[in-house]
Amino acid sequence: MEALWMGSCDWPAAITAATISEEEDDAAVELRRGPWTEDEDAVLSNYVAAHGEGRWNELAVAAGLRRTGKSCRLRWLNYLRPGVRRGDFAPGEQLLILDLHSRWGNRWAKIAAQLPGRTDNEVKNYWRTRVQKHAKQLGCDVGSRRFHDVVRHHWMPRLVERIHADAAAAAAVDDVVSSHRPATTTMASEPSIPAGCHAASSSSNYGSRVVVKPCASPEASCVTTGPSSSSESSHGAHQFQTNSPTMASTGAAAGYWSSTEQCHNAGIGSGDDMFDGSWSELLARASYHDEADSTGLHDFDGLGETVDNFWSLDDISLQQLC
DNA sequence: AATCGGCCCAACCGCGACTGA
DNA sequence: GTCAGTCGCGGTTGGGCCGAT
Repeated sequence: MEALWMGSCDWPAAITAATISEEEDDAAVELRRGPWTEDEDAVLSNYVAAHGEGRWNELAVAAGLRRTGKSCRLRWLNYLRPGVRRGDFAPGEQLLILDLHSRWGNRWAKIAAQLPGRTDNEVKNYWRTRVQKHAKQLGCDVGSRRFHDVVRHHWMPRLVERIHADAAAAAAVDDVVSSHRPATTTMASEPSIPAGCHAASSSSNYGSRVVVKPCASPEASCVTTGPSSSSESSHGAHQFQTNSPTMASTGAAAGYWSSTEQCHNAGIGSGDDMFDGSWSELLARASYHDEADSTGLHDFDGLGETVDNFWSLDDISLQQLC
């Protein structure tokens, strides 16, 4: 990021020459705090567009914003930056968050890096408001074994189920559409999908353009989808990007399954993972009927919550499975 | 209609890491 | 090696929104 900024640096001499500490900045002008106005957003956006990111303290002064550099950086990264996606997390994104948090803990920036367009702040807020809420409803801690079991045996399978259902519905719609489309057009519009990404291939039937690109973090190789080459699958991670928000998340999850399976087959990435079962196993559980009963996790008596109450999330339909 | 309480999210704060002088 | 400046991350909070009473 810094390198990018340095490349397009065009600061006024007076600003670049000066060393502006945060303390001096505070003393020089009364800094604004609280919500950003549209005017401030426009000033910041225009300035970053013209001069690039980085050197936030200097940027704040040079742009005439009465904000700290920190505030400018936060506003840009979490709100104004192109590509930032907002709104509810799709099932695929939720699935990724649940699993990545089990691997990495509260490494929000690292987790967010695997979710294109999402910020660490959004992921963090999702965890605190949604996930922790359910732990609270169960009367247990998010770090407890019980909650881990609930996530693993109930929540995640339901998310997988939901993703499958969405993909199937979309494929059905596409079948109708494609039946009215010349064959040559169909072939020309098919995106290139790695051989291992079977689920992503079905997702491509949405008609959205799905692009697979190398992921920067090798550590994420078991989280994002890998290429068909087994030699690359354990080192060169990939992630889906798409021009459709819905597809971005669904595609990410779809790739996730196949790659995790690949990683599992290679014996990688299951060491300290609480979801230490294979994803093929988890996928199998997604279509179970009696699995929950066998775990005993339906027995929430005494918690003041019925099963239906707990799984009343729109995207987790217990009725659908039991 | 008014009030209350919980939820959610944007923004702030504190701290550690990094970098350059 | 030290120190100041800056950045980035994770934790926390203030306030708006909305449903319940």
